[in-house]
Amino acid sequence: MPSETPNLDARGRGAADEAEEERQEALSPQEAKSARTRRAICEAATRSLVEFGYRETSVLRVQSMAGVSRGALTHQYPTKIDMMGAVAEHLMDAVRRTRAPRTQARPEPGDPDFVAWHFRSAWGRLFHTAEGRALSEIFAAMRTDEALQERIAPMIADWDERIDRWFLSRLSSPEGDGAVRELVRLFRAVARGLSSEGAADRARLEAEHERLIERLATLIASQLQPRSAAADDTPPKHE
Amino acid sequence: MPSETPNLDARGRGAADEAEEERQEALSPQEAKSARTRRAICEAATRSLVEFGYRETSVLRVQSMAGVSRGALTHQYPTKIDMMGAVAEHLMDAVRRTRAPRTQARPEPGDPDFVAWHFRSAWGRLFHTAEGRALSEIFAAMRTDEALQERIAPMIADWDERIDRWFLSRLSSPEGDGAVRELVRLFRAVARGLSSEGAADRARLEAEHERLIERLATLIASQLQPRSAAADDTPPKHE
DNA sequence: ATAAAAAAACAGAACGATCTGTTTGTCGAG
DNA sequence: CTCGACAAACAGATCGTTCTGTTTTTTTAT
Repeated sequence: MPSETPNLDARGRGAADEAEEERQEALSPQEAKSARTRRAICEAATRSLVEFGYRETSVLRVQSMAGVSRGALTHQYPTKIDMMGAVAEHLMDAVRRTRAPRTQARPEPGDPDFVAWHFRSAWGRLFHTAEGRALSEIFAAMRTDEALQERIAPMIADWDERIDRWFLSRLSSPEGDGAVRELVRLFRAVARGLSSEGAADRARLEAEHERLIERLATLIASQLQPRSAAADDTPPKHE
Repeated sequence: MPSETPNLDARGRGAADEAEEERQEALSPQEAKSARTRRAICEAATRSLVEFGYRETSVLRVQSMAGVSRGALTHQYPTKIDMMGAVAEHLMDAVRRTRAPRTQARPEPGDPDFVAWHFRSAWGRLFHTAEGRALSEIFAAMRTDEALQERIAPMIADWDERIDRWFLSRLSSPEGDGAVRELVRLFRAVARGLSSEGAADRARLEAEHERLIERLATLIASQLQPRSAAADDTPPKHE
């Protein structure tokens, strides 16, 4: 049932539950109620993950933050792993549907900032958000939680592959696609590394992260170029 | 002192406990026993951190892995934070005294590989070791554990500053020392990000990390130069 | 169409395990 | 005799999970 969504917009079953809750077309009262409960749980879990991390995110805490009963939670998600799997799906779905902020318009392929912009943008949309941070938290927890790893490793792999393809569809390297993937992989390592940082002075940390991402973006930009400098007028159909 | 390790042995009290354990000169039997117990605890905690992560490293587990009793542990370290603080000191001390492997000799400042070598070397000695991984684990736990943060934040800051200075004493940038620090900071973010990664195929992951570090090292190398180059004739007044 | 049966959604108590921290007792060295 | 080092039992809380009811919705039989 939790089939990995094959392509960008064609959403597979499982991750689309929360989406349907808005368009109430043809939703039985039971399904609507279930969807509402699941949504409350996933959103509460997201907040808990960001604030307290994976290990301190207990089912009790999620239950209380979501305002649902013990029975409701265990009915929807019998085990904690089940819940976390659903939360991960919820997060990826949420991140996927977020639009880029209008603050910085996408530059043209001729723009010298074209390459760096993509990494700045990915940082802002995929990592420097509550959902992105929660996702990084789950990702990090995989290292020492075998059951969790077994549950969501395929999802993460698919997610990363999707990000890779997003970059690959826009950027290229003289060294070939392997180099692009490696640089994107490096970018992800940085982003997830920064996500796990904590300090007393939060504002200062954020500013520092901004500078570091900028530095990394320009560094990587020196290695990449827009893909097919001739036929790039066709905007790749991402979402 | 041909120090190939981030040097500065001016160590404060507390981190020197384990060192004295070797030179048993002028150590009372009781103190020796205490030192032995503390050492066993710290080493067991290191193993637990690498294998199970910070949150799954309970005092109970450490006690059992170290082969000491509950009383012995609580006598040496009344609280878990106390223990973790001592473990962090122990780890930094252990990393500091590890020598670079003979596999790759340090290149001369004229060598084109001079800059990249430093980052490769730092990865191998500071991060890609059991001690380095354990340290990264504690570092990551700081984000959501306020008490831990209060305890070891100064130590981490000092540790990072020490690493910064190690690089600064050898490398320079036309943009100034701030740029060097930023690149080193970037390197640390990557290293710690990779440390928190887990996968089923561990060997494959290690090889991938090796490639990523190599890629990052060469990337950064394009931005830096040996400290005593023509552009900057500040004498290498290091040690 | 409507009553009975089944299933889903939920509520809440309880369980065994584990966690951190405290307290009391033992014992050998100084 | 005193005290540091250890041993072990214990306390209080929380963890994830299981279990037993209750209400609401859907299905089915007549």
